[in-house]
Amino acid sequence: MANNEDIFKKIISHAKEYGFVFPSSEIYDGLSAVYDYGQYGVELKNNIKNYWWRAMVQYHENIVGIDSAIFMHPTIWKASGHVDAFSDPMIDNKDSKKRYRADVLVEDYAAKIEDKINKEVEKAAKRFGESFDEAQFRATNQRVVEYQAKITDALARLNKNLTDNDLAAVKQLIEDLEIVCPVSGTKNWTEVRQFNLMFNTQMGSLSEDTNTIYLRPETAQGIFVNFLNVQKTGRMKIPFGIAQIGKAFRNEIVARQFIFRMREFEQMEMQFFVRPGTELDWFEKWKAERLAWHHSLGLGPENYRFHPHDKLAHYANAACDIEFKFPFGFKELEGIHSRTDFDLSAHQQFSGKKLQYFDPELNESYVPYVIETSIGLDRTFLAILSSAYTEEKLEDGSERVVLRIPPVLAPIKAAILPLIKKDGLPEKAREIMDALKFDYLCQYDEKDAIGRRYRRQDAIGTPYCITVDHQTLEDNTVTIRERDSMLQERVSIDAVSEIIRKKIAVKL
RNA sequence: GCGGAAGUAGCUCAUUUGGUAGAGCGAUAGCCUUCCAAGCUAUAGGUGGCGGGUUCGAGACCCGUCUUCCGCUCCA
Repeated sequence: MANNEDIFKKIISHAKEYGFVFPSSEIYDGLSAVYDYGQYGVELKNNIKNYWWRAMVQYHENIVGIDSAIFMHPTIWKASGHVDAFSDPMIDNKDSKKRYRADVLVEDYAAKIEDKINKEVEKAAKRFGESFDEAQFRATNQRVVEYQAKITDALARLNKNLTDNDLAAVKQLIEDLEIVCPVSGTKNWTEVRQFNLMFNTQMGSLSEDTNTIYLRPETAQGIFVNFLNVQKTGRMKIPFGIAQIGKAFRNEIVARQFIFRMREFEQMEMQFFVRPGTELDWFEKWKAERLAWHHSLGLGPENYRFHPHDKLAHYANAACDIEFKFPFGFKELEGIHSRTDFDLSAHQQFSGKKLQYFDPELNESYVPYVIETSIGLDRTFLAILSSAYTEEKLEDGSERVVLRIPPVLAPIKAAILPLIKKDGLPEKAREIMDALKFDYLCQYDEKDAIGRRYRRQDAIGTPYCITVDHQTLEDNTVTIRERDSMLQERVSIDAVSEIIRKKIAVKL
């Protein structure tokens, strides 16, 4: 375990040293849980996006993409349930140092009293035998009525306080109910504080005239609110999908593990609209298809597994994660959810617009059901980076660090290297560079010994090194060195472009 | 937010009880070299996280503060 932690640290510092990922605002001491992508990081990231986009949009005739704005009408987040689900009143017990959701404490209190009522009912039922009338007992037994009143009163106050957003009153309620910390047993509570998991900002430059706007915590809603636009203008027929890649923002309470959990992150999502009743079939189909996509990257199938959700989110009737074996263990990489018609129905209700599809086969209209595939771009980046990072001991006893990034995703596809910096070799190498740079991203390097330059390219995951030597000047051939095997092959300059192009092609 | 650890050059680290900051690697320029790190020369790079205190003198001691890392709380 300590070893894995060690490797993870090395990966993080390698990512920084070689221009993949920098801590945000570093010269100002950093900004917690925010990272910037450097010159190679942005290439890798773009390549991942492109690989996903092609697999989803280009290879499926019935999936199209959009790019919706990050700012959206605030009511969207009420409809989606995020305004409620993302703002929790929290309270800490000063003695046990434990943190609780204030509303849950009150609800637990109510549940305890509910237990007492049930015990009273059970006792009475035993006492009265067959003639027991439970409803009458509940309505008339003095103790039960008192208990019930306490519950009703507590929950009513809680509800009112939360609606009014009156946190002081919530604390007062907890004190009035004499709720104690389950761990320390004391009533030594802090103030109730609101934890807003959504970021917000103001739209409208006049301060008295502003609206609170949320930074989206997921990209999906931008797809749902454009469902009709895309379906009608694209003449889409169910089943069909809408894909989107974009930033999302979550005010995580703690954010750790490098780019695995960031406050600002990027998702690659696809919402697939299906006929009600068929959603679980499509759920299974997309699970299989998405897993196949991951496997196609060649990081090793043993590094992936499904993790079915026991506890479903408020919008789902089935959910499953694809987990990847990161250096810190198996963690979620992609989520596949059967979101039912929750979102479209909610938006239909809140907007007053009919969000339905007329199905000519059934000759009826319905709100489509939705299967969502949502993959974390930054997590995919980390999965690739951490599985690519390799420290090797070579036969001659030397060591090298190599990033075995799948060639299709590698930031730099080829390096063009004159063997030595004289005898006209640099000029020849430049010619090749100038021709190849229109095909894919290349790098020219003439500084230092050839071996050192190979290692530099290994460290950033460049799959191919093209070396110009004296023989090149005689017969127009160069050597191509393959990163992982370090083997070289001599080929004609004219053939180089096509050889490498084939090796970096998308294959699914 | 709580507890623990740490902040010295781009990176890894040194600086023996307080005496005006150093190495290796890396970088840059050049030399040498016809194929896999560690050949030669030169150069650049640090207000020692920040602020205050003790002292003739603080990177070292004290206090505060910020940031990062590890653990806990949360994760729709």
